[in-house]
Amino acid sequence: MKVSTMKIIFMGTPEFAAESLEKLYSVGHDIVGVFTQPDRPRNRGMKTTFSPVKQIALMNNTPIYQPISLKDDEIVSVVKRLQCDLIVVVAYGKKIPSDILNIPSLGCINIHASILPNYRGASPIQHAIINGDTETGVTSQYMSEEIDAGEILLIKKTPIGDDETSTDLFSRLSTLGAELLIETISAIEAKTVIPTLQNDDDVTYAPLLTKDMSPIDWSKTAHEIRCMVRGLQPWPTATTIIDEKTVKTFSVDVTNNMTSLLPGSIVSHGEHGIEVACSDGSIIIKELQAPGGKRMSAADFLKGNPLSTKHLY
RNA sequence: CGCGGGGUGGAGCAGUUCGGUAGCUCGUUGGGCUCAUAACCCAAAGGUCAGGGGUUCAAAUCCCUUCCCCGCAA
Repeated sequence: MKVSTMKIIFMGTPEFAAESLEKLYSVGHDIVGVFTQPDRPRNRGMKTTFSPVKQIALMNNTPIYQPISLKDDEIVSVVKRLQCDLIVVVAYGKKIPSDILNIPSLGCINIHASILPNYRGASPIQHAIINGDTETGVTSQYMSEEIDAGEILLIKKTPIGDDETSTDLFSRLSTLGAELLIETISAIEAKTVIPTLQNDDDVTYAPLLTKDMSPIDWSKTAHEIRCMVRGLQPWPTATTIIDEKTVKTFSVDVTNNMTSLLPGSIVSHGEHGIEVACSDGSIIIKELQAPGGKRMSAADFLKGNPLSTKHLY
Protein backbone atom coordinates (compact mmCIF):
# COMPACT_ATOMS: atom_id res chain seq x y z
CA MET A 1 0.00 0.00 0.00
CA LYS A 2 1.38 3.37 -0.97
CA VAL A 3 1.12 6.10 1.60
CA SER A 4 3.04 9.25 2.05
CA THR A 5 4.59 9.46 5.46
CA MET A 6 2.90 11.43 8.10
CA LYS A 7 4.21 12.64 11.41
CA ILE A 8 2.34 10.72 14.02
CA ILE A 9 2.22 10.50 17.80
CA PHE A 10 1.07 7.07 18.95
CA MET A 11 -0.61 6.46 22.29
CA GLY A 12 -1.30 2.91 23.44
CA THR A 13 -0.33 0.29 25.96
CA PRO A 14 -1.33 -3.40 25.63
CA GLU A 15 -0.75 -6.07 23.03
CA PHE A 16 -3.81 -4.96 21.09
CA ALA A 17 -2.20 -1.55 20.50
CA ALA A 18 1.28 -2.88 19.83
CA GLU A 19 0.14 -4.51 16.61
CA SER A 20 -1.16 -1.19 15.29
CA LEU A 21 2.09 0.54 16.15
CA GLU A 22 4.11 -2.13 14.38
CA LYS A 23 1.98 -1.70 11.31
CA LEU A 24 2.52 2.06 11.32
CA TYR A 25 6.27 1.53 11.35
CA SER A 26 6.17 -1.08 8.62
CA VAL A 27 4.14 1.14 6.34
CA GLY A 28 6.69 3.86 6.80
CA HIS A 29 5.00 6.54 8.83
CA ASP A 30 7.18 8.85 10.87
CA ILE A 31 6.43 8.09 14.49
CA VAL A 32 7.69 11.16 16.33
CA GLY A 33 6.69 10.02 19.80
CA VAL A 34 5.07 7.13 21.66
CA PHE A 35 3.01 7.56 24.80
CA THR A 36 2.34 4.54 27.00
CA GLN A 37 1.43 3.89 30.61
CA PRO A 38 4.24 4.17 33.18
CA ASP A 39 6.17 1.00 33.99
CA ARG A 40 4.75 -0.55 37.09
CA PRO A 41 5.63 -3.65 39.04
CA ARG A 42 3.38 -6.38 37.73
CA ASN A 43 2.98 -10.09 37.80
CA ARG A 44 4.37 -12.58 40.23
CA GLY A 45 7.38 -11.24 42.04
CA MET A 46 6.33 -7.67 41.31
CA LYS A 47 8.88 -7.36 38.55
CA THR A 48 8.60 -4.25 36.44
CA THR A 49 7.85 -4.99 32.85
CA PHE A 50 7.58 -2.75 29.83
CA SER A 51 4.26 -2.49 28.06
CA PRO A 52 4.05 -4.23 24.67
CA VAL A 53 3.81 -0.82 23.03
CA LYS A 54 6.95 0.38 24.79
CA GLN A 55 8.84 -2.67 23.63
CA ILE A 56 7.95 -1.97 20.01
CA ALA A 57 8.88 1.69 20.39
CA LEU A 58 12.22 0.77 21.93
CA MET A 59 13.06 -1.46 19.00
CA ASN A 60 12.43 1.45 16.68
CA ASN A 61 14.30 4.01 18.75
CA THR A 62 11.31 6.28 19.09
CA PRO A 63 11.18 8.75 21.98
CA ILE A 64 8.92 7.29 24.68
CA TYR A 65 6.79 9.28 27.08
CA GLN A 66 5.15 7.72 30.13
CA PRO A 67 3.40 10.53 31.96
CA ILE A 68 1.31 9.71 34.97
CA SER A 69 -1.28 12.18 33.73
CA LEU A 70 -1.89 13.97 30.46
CA LYS A 71 -3.60 16.81 32.28
CA ASP A 72 -0.35 18.60 32.70
CA ASP A 73 0.78 21.80 30.98
CA GLU A 74 4.23 20.42 30.54
CA ILE A 75 2.90 17.36 28.73
CA VAL A 76 0.77 19.54 26.51
CA SER A 77 3.79 21.55 25.49
CA VAL A 78 5.77 18.35 24.85
CA VAL A 79 3.05 17.19 22.48
CA LYS A 80 3.06 20.56 20.73
CA ARG A 81 6.83 20.53 20.35
CA LEU A 82 6.69 17.18 18.55
CA GLN A 83 4.77 18.89 15.76
CA CYS A 84 2.74 15.94 14.64
CA ASP A 85 0.10 15.88 11.92
CA LEU A 86 -1.97 13.23 13.65
CA ILE A 87 -2.37 11.51 16.99
CA VAL A 88 -3.33 7.85 16.98
CA VAL A 89 -4.75 6.38 20.17
CA VAL A 90 -5.27 2.63 20.59
CA ALA A 91 -6.09 1.28 24.05
CA TYR A 92 -3.98 3.84 25.84
CA GLY A 93 -5.66 3.37 29.18
CA LYS A 94 -6.46 6.96 30.04
CA LYS A 95 -8.72 9.70 28.78
CA ILE A 96 -7.10 12.22 26.51
CA PRO A 97 -7.93 15.81 27.52
CA SER A 98 -9.19 18.19 24.86
CA ASP A 99 -6.07 20.34 25.26
CA ILE A 100 -4.23 17.55 23.55
CA LEU A 101 -6.99 16.40 21.19
CA ASN A 102 -6.93 19.86 19.61
CA ILE A 103 -3.22 19.97 18.86
CA PRO A 104 -2.65 17.94 15.68
CA SER A 105 -3.71 19.55 12.41
CA LEU A 106 -5.36 16.39 11.13
CA GLY A 107 -6.89 15.53 14.48
CA CYS A 108 -6.89 12.58 16.78
CA ILE A 109 -8.09 9.16 15.73
CA ASN A 110 -8.82 6.02 17.68
CA ILE A 111 -9.31 2.36 16.88
CA HIS A 112 -12.08 0.69 18.88
CA ALA A 113 -12.73 -3.05 18.89
CA SER A 114 -16.43 -3.04 18.11
CA ILE A 115 -18.86 -1.77 15.54
CA LEU A 116 -19.66 1.61 17.07
CA PRO A 117 -21.94 2.82 18.49
CA ASN A 118 -22.21 -0.67 19.97
CA TYR A 119 -20.08 -1.56 22.95
CA ARG A 120 -18.49 1.73 23.84
CA GLY A 121 -16.06 1.26 26.70
CA ALA A 122 -13.48 -1.05 28.16
CA SER A 123 -14.38 -4.56 27.08
CA PRO A 124 -16.11 -4.55 23.69
CA ILE A 125 -14.59 -7.82 22.54
CA GLN A 126 -15.65 -9.83 25.55
CA HIS A 127 -19.17 -8.40 25.59
CA ALA A 128 -19.76 -9.24 21.96
CA ILE A 129 -19.06 -12.89 22.76
CA ILE A 130 -20.89 -12.91 26.09
CA ASN A 131 -23.99 -11.60 24.35
CA GLY A 132 -23.78 -14.29 21.71
CA ASP A 133 -23.26 -11.90 18.80
CA THR A 134 -22.37 -13.45 15.48
CA GLU A 135 -20.61 -10.43 14.11
CA THR A 136 -18.27 -7.78 15.42
CA GLY A 137 -15.58 -5.56 14.02
CA VAL A 138 -13.31 -2.59 14.48
CA THR A 139 -14.16 1.07 14.08
CA SER A 140 -11.96 4.07 13.49
CA GLN A 141 -13.23 7.36 14.84
CA TYR A 142 -12.22 10.92 15.44
CA MET A 143 -11.88 11.26 19.16
CA SER A 144 -14.38 13.26 21.15
CA GLU A 145 -14.46 14.35 24.75
CA GLU A 146 -16.91 11.62 25.59
CA ILE A 147 -15.28 8.23 25.39
CA ASP A 148 -15.83 6.28 22.15
CA ALA A 149 -18.47 8.77 21.04
CA GLY A 150 -16.60 10.40 18.18
CA GLU A 151 -17.47 10.66 14.52
CA ILE A 152 -17.07 7.35 12.75
CA LEU A 153 -14.56 7.12 9.92
CA LEU A 154 -14.33 3.52 8.77
CA ILE A 155 -15.60 0.14 9.95
CA LYS A 156 -14.36 -3.37 9.25
CA LYS A 157 -16.65 -6.24 10.18
CA THR A 158 -15.89 -9.87 10.87
CA PRO A 159 -17.99 -12.88 11.85
CA ILE A 160 -17.49 -14.33 15.31
CA GLY A 161 -16.65 -18.04 15.15
CA ASP A 162 -18.91 -20.39 17.05
CA ASP A 163 -15.94 -21.67 19.05
CA GLU A 164 -14.08 -18.43 19.37
CA THR A 165 -12.97 -17.13 22.76
CA SER A 166 -12.18 -13.55 23.65
CA THR A 167 -8.51 -14.47 23.53
CA ASP A 168 -8.93 -15.60 19.93
CA LEU A 169 -10.94 -12.55 18.97
CA PHE A 170 -8.45 -10.20 20.61
CA SER A 171 -5.77 -11.57 18.41
CA ARG A 172 -7.83 -11.32 15.21
CA LEU A 173 -9.19 -7.86 15.93
CA SER A 174 -5.80 -6.42 16.78
CA THR A 175 -4.69 -7.39 13.30
CA LEU A 176 -7.88 -6.13 11.72
CA GLY A 177 -7.58 -2.93 13.73
CA ALA A 178 -4.05 -2.35 12.53
CA GLU A 179 -5.19 -2.73 8.93
CA LEU A 180 -8.10 -0.41 9.51
CA LEU A 181 -5.77 2.15 11.02
CA ILE A 182 -3.57 2.26 7.94
CA GLU A 183 -6.59 2.51 5.65
CA THR A 184 -8.08 5.25 7.76
CA ILE A 185 -4.94 7.33 7.66
CA SER A 186 -4.78 6.97 3.89
CA ALA A 187 -8.40 7.94 3.60
CA ILE A 188 -7.93 11.00 5.76
CA GLU A 189 -4.98 12.03 3.70
CA ALA A 190 -6.85 11.50 0.45
CA LYS A 191 -9.95 13.12 1.92
CA THR A 192 -12.06 10.23 0.76
CA VAL A 193 -13.80 9.62 4.04
CA ILE A 194 -16.79 11.45 5.43
CA PRO A 195 -16.97 11.39 9.23
CA THR A 196 -20.36 10.19 10.40
CA LEU A 197 -22.01 11.06 13.68
CA GLN A 198 -22.96 8.10 15.85
CA ASN A 199 -26.64 7.34 16.19
CA ASP A 200 -27.46 7.98 19.82
CA ASP A 201 -30.37 5.56 19.79
CA ASP A 202 -28.07 2.61 19.07
CA VAL A 203 -25.50 3.26 21.74
CA THR A 204 -24.62 0.35 24.04
CA TYR A 205 -21.87 0.07 26.58
CA ALA A 206 -19.31 -2.58 27.49
CA PRO A 207 -18.28 -1.85 31.06
CA LEU A 208 -15.13 -3.19 32.64
CA LEU A 209 -15.36 -6.89 33.50
CA THR A 210 -15.09 -7.88 37.14
CA LYS A 211 -14.52 -11.05 39.09
CA ASP A 212 -18.13 -11.06 40.23
CA MET A 213 -19.02 -12.19 36.73
CA SER A 214 -16.94 -15.36 37.06
CA PRO A 215 -19.21 -17.83 38.88
CA ILE A 216 -21.32 -19.74 36.40
CA ASP A 217 -25.04 -19.37 36.99
CA TRP A 218 -26.33 -22.83 36.16
CA SER A 219 -29.90 -21.58 36.00
CA LYS A 220 -29.07 -19.91 32.72
CA THR A 221 -29.45 -21.64 29.39
CA ALA A 222 -26.75 -23.83 27.94
CA HIS A 223 -26.11 -21.30 25.20
CA GLU A 224 -25.81 -18.41 27.64
CA ILE A 225 -23.37 -20.32 29.81
CA ARG A 226 -21.25 -21.27 26.84
CA CYS A 227 -21.06 -17.64 25.74
CA MET A 228 -19.94 -16.59 29.22
CA VAL A 229 -17.25 -19.24 29.28
CA ARG A 230 -15.94 -18.14 25.89
CA GLY A 231 -16.21 -14.44 26.60
CA LEU A 232 -14.65 -14.30 30.05
CA GLN A 233 -11.24 -15.46 28.83
CA PRO A 234 -8.44 -14.84 29.48
CA TRP A 235 -9.76 -12.90 32.45
CA PRO A 236 -11.65 -13.13 34.76
CA THR A 237 -12.64 -16.60 33.44
CA ALA A 238 -15.85 -18.47 34.21
CA THR A 239 -15.67 -20.53 37.38
CA THR A 240 -17.68 -23.15 39.22
CA ILE A 241 -17.17 -24.95 42.50
CA ILE A 242 -16.38 -28.67 42.37
CA ASP A 243 -15.90 -30.41 45.73
CA GLU A 244 -15.22 -27.08 47.43
CA LYS A 245 -12.56 -26.20 44.91
CA THR A 246 -13.10 -23.19 42.69
CA VAL A 247 -12.14 -24.30 39.22
CA LYS A 248 -11.84 -22.18 36.14
CA THR A 249 -13.64 -23.51 33.13
CA PHE A 250 -12.18 -22.93 29.71
CA SER A 251 -14.17 -25.04 27.34
CA VAL A 252 -17.72 -26.34 27.44
CA ASP A 253 -20.03 -28.01 24.94
CA VAL A 254 -23.79 -27.71 24.70
CA THR A 255 -25.53 -31.10 24.58
CA ASN A 256 -28.88 -32.10 23.14
CA ASN A 257 -29.75 -33.95 26.31
CA MET A 258 -32.78 -32.96 28.30
CA THR A 259 -32.69 -33.53 32.01
CA SER A 260 -35.08 -33.08 34.88
CA LEU A 261 -32.23 -32.58 37.34
CA LEU A 262 -31.87 -29.25 39.08
CA PRO A 263 -29.52 -26.77 37.42
CA GLY A 264 -25.99 -27.39 38.65
CA SER A 265 -26.50 -31.11 39.13
CA ILE A 266 -23.91 -33.43 37.67
CA VAL A 267 -25.65 -35.53 35.03
CA SER A 268 -22.70 -37.71 34.11
CA HIS A 269 -18.93 -37.66 34.15
CA GLY A 270 -16.14 -39.58 32.55
CA GLU A 271 -13.96 -39.62 29.49
CA HIS A 272 -16.19 -37.05 27.75
CA GLY A 273 -15.97 -34.54 30.59
CA ILE A 274 -18.36 -33.44 33.30
CA GLU A 275 -21.97 -33.03 32.20
CA VAL A 276 -23.91 -30.49 34.23
CA ALA A 277 -27.60 -29.65 34.16
CA CYS A 278 -28.66 -26.12 33.34
CA SER A 279 -32.05 -24.53 32.73
CA ASP A 280 -32.72 -25.95 29.28
CA GLY A 281 -30.66 -29.13 29.14
CA SER A 282 -27.04 -29.71 29.95
CA ILE A 283 -23.51 -28.75 29.05
CA ILE A 284 -20.28 -30.68 29.22
CA ILE A 285 -17.22 -29.15 30.87
CA LYS A 286 -14.31 -30.24 28.74
CA GLU A 287 -11.37 -28.20 29.94
CA LEU A 288 -10.72 -26.70 33.37
CA GLN A 289 -8.09 -25.58 35.85
CA ALA A 290 -8.02 -26.44 39.55
CA PRO A 291 -6.42 -24.19 42.18
CA GLY A 292 -2.64 -24.30 42.00
CA GLY A 293 -2.76 -26.46 38.92
CA LYS A 294 -2.50 -26.14 35.22
CA ARG A 295 -5.20 -26.12 32.66
CA MET A 296 -6.22 -29.68 31.74
CA SER A 297 -8.98 -31.75 30.22
CA ALA A 298 -11.87 -32.62 32.49
CA ALA A 299 -11.07 -36.30 31.91
CA ASP A 300 -7.56 -35.84 33.30
CA PHE A 301 -8.92 -33.87 36.22
CA LEU A 302 -11.25 -36.73 37.13
CA LYS A 303 -8.39 -39.26 37.25
CA GLY A 304 -6.87 -37.57 40.26
CA ASN A 305 -9.98 -35.89 41.65
CA PRO A 306 -12.87 -38.36 41.80
CA LEU A 307 -16.08 -36.45 42.32
CA SER A 308 -17.66 -36.70 45.73
CA THR A 309 -20.34 -34.11 45.12
CA LYS A 310 -23.37 -34.34 42.89
CA HIS A 311 -23.82 -30.65 42.45
CA LEU A 312 -21.83 -27.65 41.30
CA TYR A 313 -22.18 -24.03 42.33
C1' C B 1 12.64 -8.80 48.61
C1' G B 2 4.13 -8.20 47.56
C1' C B 3 0.84 -12.81 49.20
C1' G B 4 -0.19 -17.98 48.60
C1' G B 5 -0.42 -23.03 46.09
C1' G B 6 2.47 -26.76 43.51
C1' G B 7 6.79 -30.24 41.25
C1' U B 8 5.89 -38.17 43.27
C1' G B 9 6.37 -44.19 36.69
C1' G B 10 3.60 -41.72 30.22
C1' A B 11 -1.30 -38.53 32.30
C1' G B 12 -4.08 -36.85 36.71
C1' C B 13 -3.39 -37.38 42.01
C1' A B 14 -2.61 -39.55 47.42
C1' G B 15 1.30 -40.18 50.84
C1' U B 16 4.80 -35.15 54.00
C1' U B 17 1.36 -33.31 60.14
C1' C B 18 4.10 -37.79 63.62
C1' G B 19 11.03 -40.15 59.17
C1' G B 20 10.79 -46.99 58.59
C1' U B 21 8.50 -52.03 52.05
C1' A B 22 6.53 -46.39 46.35
C1' G B 23 0.39 -46.18 46.52
C1' C B 24 -4.54 -44.79 43.70
C1' U B 25 -7.44 -43.80 39.05
C1' C B 26 -6.01 -44.19 34.08
C1' G B 27 -2.63 -45.20 30.06
C1' U B 28 1.04 -48.75 27.93
C1' U B 29 2.57 -54.08 26.98
C1' G B 30 1.32 -59.39 27.15
C1' G B 31 -2.39 -63.04 28.03
C1' G B 32 -7.64 -64.50 28.84
C1' C B 33 -12.95 -64.02 27.84
C1' U B 34 -16.44 -62.80 23.72
C1' C B 35 -20.09 -63.50 17.44
C1' A B 36 -17.70 -58.90 18.50
C1' U B 37 -15.94 -54.77 21.38
C1' A B 38 -9.04 -52.51 25.54
C1' A B 39 -16.54 -53.68 27.99
C1' C B 40 -14.70 -57.34 31.48
C1' C B 41 -10.82 -60.76 33.94
C1' C B 42 -5.46 -61.98 34.84
C1' A B 43 -0.44 -60.49 34.60
C1' A B 44 3.78 -57.37 33.56
C1' A B 45 6.81 -53.31 32.50
C1' G B 46 7.68 -48.43 33.85
C1' G B 47 10.17 -44.08 39.58
C1' U B 48 17.43 -39.98 40.20
C1' C B 49 9.82 -38.75 44.75
C1' A B 50 12.39 -31.26 40.42
C1' G B 51 18.20 -30.28 41.37
C1' G B 52 22.12 -29.61 45.22
C1' G B 53 23.74 -29.74 50.34
C1' G B 54 22.75 -31.12 55.55
C1' U B 55 20.68 -34.08 59.98
C1' U B 56 19.91 -39.46 60.83
C1' C B 57 21.05 -46.37 61.63
C1' A B 58 17.26 -44.78 58.06
C1' A B 59 14.56 -39.00 54.29
C1' A B 60 9.26 -38.30 49.20
C1' U B 61 8.68 -36.93 54.58
C1' C B 62 12.91 -32.85 58.91
C1' C B 63 16.65 -28.33 58.01
C1' C B 64 19.25 -25.00 54.29
C1' U B 65 19.48 -23.76 49.15
C1' U B 66 18.71 -23.42 43.60
C1' C B 67 15.51 -24.04 39.48
C1' C B 68 10.70 -24.48 37.20
C1' C B 69 5.04 -24.26 37.11
C1' C B 70 0.24 -22.01 38.90
C1' G B 71 -3.17 -18.52 41.31
C1' C B 72 -4.04 -13.80 43.78
C1' A B 73 -2.81 -8.87 43.95
C1' A B 74 -1.30 -4.76 40.74
